[in-house]
Amino acid sequence: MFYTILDFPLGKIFLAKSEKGLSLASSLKNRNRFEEITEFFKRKSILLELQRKEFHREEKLFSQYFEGKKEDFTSLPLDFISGTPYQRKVWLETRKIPYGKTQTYKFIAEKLNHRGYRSIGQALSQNPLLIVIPCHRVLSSDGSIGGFTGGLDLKKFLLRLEKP
DNA sequence: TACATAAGAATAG
DNA sequence: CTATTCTTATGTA
Repeated sequence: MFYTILDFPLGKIFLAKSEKGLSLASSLKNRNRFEEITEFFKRKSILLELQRKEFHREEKLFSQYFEGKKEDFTSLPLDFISGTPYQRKVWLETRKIPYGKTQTYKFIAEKLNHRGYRSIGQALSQNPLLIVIPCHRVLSSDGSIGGFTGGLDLKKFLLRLEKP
């Protein structure tokens, strides 16, 4: 498993990928976040190796995205290393939301034939792929911003970035 | 409109 | 089983 760290307007972002695809994209909001991530891989007996040149494609995508360009991450290969089947379904469904559009937790819940609105939030809170899985495009049904584990300022920033 | 509460699905411990 | 979660619907003022 390779990893690298990218700079972006609100801080740094941790990327990890295997041979199959991208596994983790997480904001390094605080110092302990890096420790948490390395500890997570350690518990899974996955070795991490700093290897920047493996991330040419991702680096380009992210930098262009943060320049305000309409980037499509749906073609990027992924490799889930965590999450239950239900959570992965939620993530894949969230991933279908196009650039600049928003959906509601309710919509996704009904899409999966469930009434468990909160379980959608619970699943998204476990989202390992920031931006690639656009959890920031999911709002509350009344249009309010909802919550965001990675910090509400980050969610607002991403939404403003996509709204021309 | 603004809170308080209940209901609800799934997960971690 | 209990607590928790990036929710929603209903009741009350």
